[in-house]
Amino acid sequence: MENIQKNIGVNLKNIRKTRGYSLDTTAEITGVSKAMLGQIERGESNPTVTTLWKIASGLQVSFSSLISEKPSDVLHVDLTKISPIVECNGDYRVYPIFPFDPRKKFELFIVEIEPDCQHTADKHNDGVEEYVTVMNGKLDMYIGDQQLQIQQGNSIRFLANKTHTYKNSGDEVIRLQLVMYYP
Amino acid sequence: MENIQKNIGVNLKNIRKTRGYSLDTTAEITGVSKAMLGQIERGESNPTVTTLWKIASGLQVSFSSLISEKPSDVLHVDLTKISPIVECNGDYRVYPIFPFDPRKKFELFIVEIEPDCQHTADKHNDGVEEYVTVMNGKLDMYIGDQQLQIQQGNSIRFLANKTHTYKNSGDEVIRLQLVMYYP
DNA sequence: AATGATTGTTTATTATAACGCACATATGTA
DNA sequence: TACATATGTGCGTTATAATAAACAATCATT
Repeated sequence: MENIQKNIGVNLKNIRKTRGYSLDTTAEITGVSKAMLGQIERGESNPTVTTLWKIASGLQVSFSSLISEKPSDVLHVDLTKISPIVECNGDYRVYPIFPFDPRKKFELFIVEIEPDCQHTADKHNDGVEEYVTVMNGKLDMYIGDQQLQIQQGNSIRFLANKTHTYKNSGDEVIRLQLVMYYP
Repeated sequence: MENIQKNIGVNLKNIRKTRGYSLDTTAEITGVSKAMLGQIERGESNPTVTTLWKIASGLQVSFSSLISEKPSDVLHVDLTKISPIVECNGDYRVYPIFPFDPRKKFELFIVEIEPDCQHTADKHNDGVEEYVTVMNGKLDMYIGDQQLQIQQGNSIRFLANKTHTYKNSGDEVIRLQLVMYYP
């Protein structure tokens, strides 16, 4: 979906026309000048969020009704297309698979840890949970004062309100799935 | 959801922080200056749609991830709160119950027709269908060259690509439900 | 401490979104 | 025909979004 301006324009015009509103009445309802409304419909303007908000609010439609983003039912994510967040000189790589979405309450990562690499994460807010599943390798973890080892194929869930360390003591790369949950 | 600017700010900062990006790198990825990004995060700016688009696109998140509109699972609509589209000197009133949404392919109205009132609608585009259910009164309709009468409780579906007329020949107000479908 | 690198903020300038008003073009009314 | 009302568009002005560059604050390493 390229060129939102054009998109918003046709959407707005559709909504307005199907209701039989004129630019004048629409301007009155929304509090946006009719000149601006006309320009937006023609794709000649680049509205700000507050303007869009006034329009959506006045017309009693949702924001995305104006944006019209296609809610692709199925989303295929290619790991090689994702640029990871790297630490540990590139030996600790975090791939955001399904990034943070405020509507959802979680996000999903794939993490790769090279041998002899160790990463310590600061404690997160109370209630934040991590769900870790080790897919390849053997993972050493230090959570608060606990120490434990997760074998390949096993999983762990823990409250992340304390500093926690991921460590690869083996000789092969560790790949793990990480689900982060925010309350 | 009041004050979108603030909302967008915290959303953007959340996404950026959870990925460990700095303003600089975010600016590089999105093509939006880091000064602007900072102001948006602090709610001090009122971004345009293209700016939001660049951010969403660069960060590979959906538009509504930034907007964060909570998709209220259940929506209660109060008819008395809806200002109708009136014609026929106020004797023909159309209440948009679930207004046009490009993602959906239909919209829903309640229509009230006072006695002795008649309304003729222009033909719509090919493929557009109307679903009419009469809830109160007795409705006379003229669709193309057809003429018919719909009793209380009955329904009708027709292709709206020809002019069609709604008429109240009785002595009580007609209330009907109208579903408009766009192909 | 001193240096350097990286972070986010502030400032000055440019580009343009938004407004109000005037204009033009219908569409109907006496 | 002339008049009236309502439609959408164009124009000049003002407010402000967006940028680039300078600045300040934080942290790391020597």
